[in-house]
Amino acid sequence: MPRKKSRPDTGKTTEGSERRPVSLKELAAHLGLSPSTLSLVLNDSPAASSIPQTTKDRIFAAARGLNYRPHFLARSLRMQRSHTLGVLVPEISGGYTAEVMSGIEEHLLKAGYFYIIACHRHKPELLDGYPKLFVDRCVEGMIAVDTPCRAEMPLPVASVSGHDDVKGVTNIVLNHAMAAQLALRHLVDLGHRRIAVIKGQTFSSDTQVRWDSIRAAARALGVTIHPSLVSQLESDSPSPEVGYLATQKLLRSSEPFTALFAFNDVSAIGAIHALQEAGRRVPEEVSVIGFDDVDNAAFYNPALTTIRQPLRQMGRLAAETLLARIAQGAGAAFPEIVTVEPELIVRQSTARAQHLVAVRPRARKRLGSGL
Amino acid sequence: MPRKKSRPDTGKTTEGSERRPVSLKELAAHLGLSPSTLSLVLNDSPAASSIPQTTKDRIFAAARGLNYRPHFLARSLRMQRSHTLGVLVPEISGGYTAEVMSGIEEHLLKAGYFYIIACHRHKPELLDGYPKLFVDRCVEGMIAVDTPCRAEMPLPVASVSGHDDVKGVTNIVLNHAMAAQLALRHLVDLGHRRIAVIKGQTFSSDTQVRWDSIRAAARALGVTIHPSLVSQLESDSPSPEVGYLATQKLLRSSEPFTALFAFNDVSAIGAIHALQEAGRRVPEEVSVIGFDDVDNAAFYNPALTTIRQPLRQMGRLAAETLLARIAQGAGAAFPEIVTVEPELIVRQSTARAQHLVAVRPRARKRLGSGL
DNA sequence: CAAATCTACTAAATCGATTTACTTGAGCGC
DNA sequence: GCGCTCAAGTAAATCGATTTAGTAGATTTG
Repeated sequence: MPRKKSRPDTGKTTEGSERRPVSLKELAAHLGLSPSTLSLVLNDSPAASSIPQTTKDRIFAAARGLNYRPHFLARSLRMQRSHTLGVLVPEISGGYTAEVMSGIEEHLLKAGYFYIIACHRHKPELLDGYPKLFVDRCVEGMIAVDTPCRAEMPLPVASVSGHDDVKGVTNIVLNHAMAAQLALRHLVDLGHRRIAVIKGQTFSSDTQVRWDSIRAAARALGVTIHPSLVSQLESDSPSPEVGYLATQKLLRSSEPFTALFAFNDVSAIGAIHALQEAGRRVPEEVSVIGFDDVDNAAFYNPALTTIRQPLRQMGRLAAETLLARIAQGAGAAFPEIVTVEPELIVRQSTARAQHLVAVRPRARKRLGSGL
Repeated sequence: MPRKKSRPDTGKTTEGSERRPVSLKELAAHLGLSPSTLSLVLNDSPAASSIPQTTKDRIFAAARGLNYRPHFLARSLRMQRSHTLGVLVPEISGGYTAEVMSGIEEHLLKAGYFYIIACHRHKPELLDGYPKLFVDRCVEGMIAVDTPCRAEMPLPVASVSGHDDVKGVTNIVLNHAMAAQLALRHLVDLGHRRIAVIKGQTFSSDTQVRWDSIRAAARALGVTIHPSLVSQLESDSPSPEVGYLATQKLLRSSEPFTALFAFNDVSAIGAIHALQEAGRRVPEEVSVIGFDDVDNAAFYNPALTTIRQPLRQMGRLAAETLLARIAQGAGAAFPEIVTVEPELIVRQSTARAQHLVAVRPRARKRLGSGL
């Protein structure tokens, strides 16, 4: 492509933004000054203190007039700062991730940062490879969303819903103990004692903590969770079908239950499907409680009772702490854990237990026998 | 921060990947060759043809051994290629966008490209500003998703569901005529004649085309759409509530209807809510058909009949055509429109019309009188 | 044997900024 | 009038690559 060295310097074309950008050198030539001077002035460097205001004004005016835009790559190379983060997620679609990303972007772009994104889809080679690609791309930090961080990274990392204890990683986590308590207490208050649980997929980073918290909360409330009332999400799919299948498994067991605590809203929706298909009305016969409070949980039919995770806020916090860490430099101390609080959202998928009498165990006395 | 010029050259640390990356110059020094030679060899340049294979092997071995990674910013600056695209979307959350992005990323990362993302949230200043920021960031092209492109850009643009006729933009669009036909014919085949329509928000780029297509299809089928059976999504929110409100408006009109064609699945869900709340059963009394076929449309209650847009494919096509255009250079011809086909997905939210007799107009004779 | 051709490289310019270390001339004190 | 400081800038190095134009020595060719 032929580049014209000089083009008619009309100062005003019909389209103001049409012409290709002016370089600092060209701008300097235009002004009869050196690039150094312009750089000092335009960046308001202390070394520009001796430049008289009139010259500064000339420079600013010319920069504005010729629409000078500093070349991002050149500047980044020189400053060794890309103003870019890498965000690693399992999958973009499916509510959860998108919500977190939304919080991330809200904060980042305000601060003049962009981010590049990669989905690992739980494939080990991508889980390893993308962080390296990010480093190769000169990102200044990485945010991992619902993604295991095993290897230590040469740059600051924030992990949303990460529970690995790796050096250099700030974990943004929900208060899971509280979440489990809120959910179970809600069910117990409604009279439920035979509570089924759907655990998350093994690859989901919250699965283990959540399950531990549920067991702890159950113990504290004097409820036993029968082993055959525990199911688990198996396949990797953003569809409610996974929860549907897990619930069918529960239904095949002979063990009766009046309430179901699903790993997330999507699987709760699948669960309700399975229950209704099996002729069990929700919430009249079985209460179902979800997790996350995704966008349309409120509009599902029945509207989902759920534990809200402040996903957007978690994304924002990840972005905030990461930028703060970057601004402070590698040496400084930083929080290893940032905790956010869950909220119980009561809607229509949970109701008072019906067959309380038949089921009620001598609750407070048989602690932890089931598990 | 103090920079050490030389660090202990141990050659092997405990962790192979711990040390900071080696530059080409360092690698060259290590080998007793010049950076030029290494560059030619490593990039397999034709100019390296005279370098004997033994030397090449030495170079490759050293690069591998010292874990040489070319500096992204330096290379990009020199080559004037950032291998980065910009993606502009209204909002990240809410199914539609995430699905498209998923298709984009699938293709892009395979091709060695990354993308940065920005959400304009329909704010005019961001709609103007972000494309400029993208250019400042040296992206090689831009993908706009469900976003108006009014201004001509100095780089290739692909627009998913864009309908603006702007120079340099490839529009990836659904065959809307077909989509409207599929939906209306389905309803008409079920015996529906009094069909309500919920139009999209004015800012949504599909709103106008879709509405035009619906009117055309209705005319072709000999159905009139009564003006008071047309409602419109108003506020900017990813929640089904918007459709809920639009439907309430329809219900307040005295005009009866037995079917409702919603602008998208999310609003269809809100619509069903409003209908049920008003005591009208879906699909027994009112059939509802959505649009998009988002992830959990199948699992809604009742499962949504809808028109599927191949969103992921549209994202992939946008990425593909854009990369092809970039590879060809600015001069080459490129497709201005790429069309994809919709698909009717029949589920449980539509059913045969009940009160056919009272309603049937002398269909084929009163063409277009209503609108 | 001189010229031409190869082989195996390298020097230096370039991409577009930033930044440190000068320079040059003027004013000022003594 | 000598040295000093200050004002107003500039030259040159640098970031880490890529790429064009050479170069020095060996080998072939006429």
